[in-house]
Amino acid sequence: MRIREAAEASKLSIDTIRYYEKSGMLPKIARNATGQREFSPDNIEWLTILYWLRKTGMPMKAMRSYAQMVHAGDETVGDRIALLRDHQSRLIDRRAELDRCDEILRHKLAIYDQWEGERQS
Amino acid sequence: MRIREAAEASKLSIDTIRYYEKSGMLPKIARNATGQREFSPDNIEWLTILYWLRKTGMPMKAMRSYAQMVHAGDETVGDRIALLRDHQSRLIDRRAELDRCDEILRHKLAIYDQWEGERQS
DNA sequence: CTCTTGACCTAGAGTAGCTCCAGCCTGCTA
DNA sequence: TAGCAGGCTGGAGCTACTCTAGGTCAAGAG
Repeated sequence: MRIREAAEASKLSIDTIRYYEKSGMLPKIARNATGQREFSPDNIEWLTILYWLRKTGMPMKAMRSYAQMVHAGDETVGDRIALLRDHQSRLIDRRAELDRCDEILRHKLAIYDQWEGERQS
Repeated sequence: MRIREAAEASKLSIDTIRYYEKSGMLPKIARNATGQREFSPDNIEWLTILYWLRKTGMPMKAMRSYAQMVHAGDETVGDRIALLRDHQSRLIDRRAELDRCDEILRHKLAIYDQWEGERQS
């Protein structure tokens, strides 16, 4: 699978995939005879995970550690679990932030709507 | 109220407040005799709103338009409502993303936990 | 009355995480 | 054999901060 398809499958952009490779967040990606990247199904799964971790705010630094742990082998599984659990708890915080913002927006909008109503009456 | 207190009250950092002022996202902030910023309660409210909008992903560009509309006066209220409603719907998307990520993490963790269990038995 | 401390100021450099672009190579199709 | 699509690299540009250097000012200590 070449980079365009990999991008579509993972939802990352082509540029971002190349950037992630440069930044050491991907395992070694195979190249064909003309130097083009060839992505395996495993590669795609990895890209997809990175897509969701970044999208929900995991810093690249953490993703890099995670990548290195996966590379290092089985004895890092405990740490990997810790890292993912940590991110999971971050998700809960983010959700609370969204709720808080929604509350503020509702409040603001209620005021504006009332204002609009008065202007038009 | 000076910048330190304003930062604490709004949860923005001191640097970010100065940066927002430079970038035209704040109304004119008063200065005292020695050139220090003096924040009014209204200023603090505005900073707090900006904090939540940014925290939940509104781009600076949109925040700048919003600031300009507030500055422009009452006839922009309709557009301001539209902008906030738009952001509100973005919040819903973000929540869906968090849920999707949580799902993926649960899946990954289930696999890892099982793996750990096997290694230890 | 000078000295230190601390809060503030500005301009500008540095950072994270992309995103875009120029210039080049390759393979397929007409 | 020319043109076009798709890939490659290195590097510039962008957003939204964050930090640093170098300076001002006010208040309290010695």
